[in-house]
Amino acid sequence: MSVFLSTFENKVDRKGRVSVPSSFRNVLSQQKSTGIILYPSFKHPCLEGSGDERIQEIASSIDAIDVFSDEAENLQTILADAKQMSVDSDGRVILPPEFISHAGIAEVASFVGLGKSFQIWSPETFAKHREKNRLRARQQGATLRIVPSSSERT
Amino acid sequence: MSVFLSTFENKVDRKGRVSVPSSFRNVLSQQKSTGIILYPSFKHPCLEGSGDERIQEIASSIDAIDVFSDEAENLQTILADAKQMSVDSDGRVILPPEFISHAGIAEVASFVGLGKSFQIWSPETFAKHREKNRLRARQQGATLRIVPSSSERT
DNA sequence: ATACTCTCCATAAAATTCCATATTTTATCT
DNA sequence: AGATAAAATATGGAATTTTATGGAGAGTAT
Repeated sequence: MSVFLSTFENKVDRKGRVSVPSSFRNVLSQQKSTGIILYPSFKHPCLEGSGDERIQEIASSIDAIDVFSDEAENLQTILADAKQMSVDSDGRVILPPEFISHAGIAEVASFVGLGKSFQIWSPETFAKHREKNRLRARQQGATLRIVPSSSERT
Repeated sequence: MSVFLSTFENKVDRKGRVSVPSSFRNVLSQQKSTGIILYPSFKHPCLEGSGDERIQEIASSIDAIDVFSDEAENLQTILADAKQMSVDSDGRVILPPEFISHAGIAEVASFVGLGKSFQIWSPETFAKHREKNRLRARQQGATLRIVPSSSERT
């Protein structure tokens, strides 16, 4: 499996440790570097996470837009706030205190798979966010158009 | 046979296990990866299923649009709710509890072939849905194209 | 030393694999 | 064609493995 998928709730212990879902670890282990990178979302009260490869792409994308634009500077804050985390031998990461407070996480953290990346939320906050999104997705149904890959057609 | 066709009712045991109809397994076994993905339908109280290549397409589709747009979030909702399931050596999948309750499934699950994808329903719920669809099809006549039948069987 | 981080171990829960059997479908023989 | 054998499918339960999670100890830097 090669994409981050589904949602998992794991406990955060006193030391800020939390297990990365095993299916996420599998995705990460298929990449060149198995590290995981986290940064606070500027759009939502949650953390964005991905493997190294994704960060490379983001960096390149930022480079592609006007270097001195506000937009570029906004996006550059992603890189500035990002942290490389290590996954310990038991498959856990440590969430830094400032990340925990940004996401309003207490006892439990929700890992949400988004394909090439994932997010980490407080379960309660995510539940509201999810409801809002599902409602909108239903209303905007037409926007759920799948781009067929070259191998297959709809 | 290369498309999901017809409807099958199979029993769900205490652990949420249910046999995937063998003709569906045949379709899956022709794909590169034989896994299946399931996610709750936006529109109906049922589960959407397909081969796991489809999830790659969705992930790529997201990448093709602005990563922080509403549209991307709509699509990401699918990924966040989707689960990759493996078909065990006896040809069964496990329906996770939250999926079972979304579809209102109890003892029996109906696998409904839709060509490139399929759905899983509670038989009773599906019967009503089917009736409603038939009625509407009769009223709107021309809008319904029937999939050629009887060319293939299990 | 003290606080902090990282590694290692123990255990409970959950997921996965394996085995057994009943039922159905398909093939074979006369 | 009918009967019977063989194969495939569906389904229940048990055994094994993996994962999640709490805590103890070893090493570092302040």
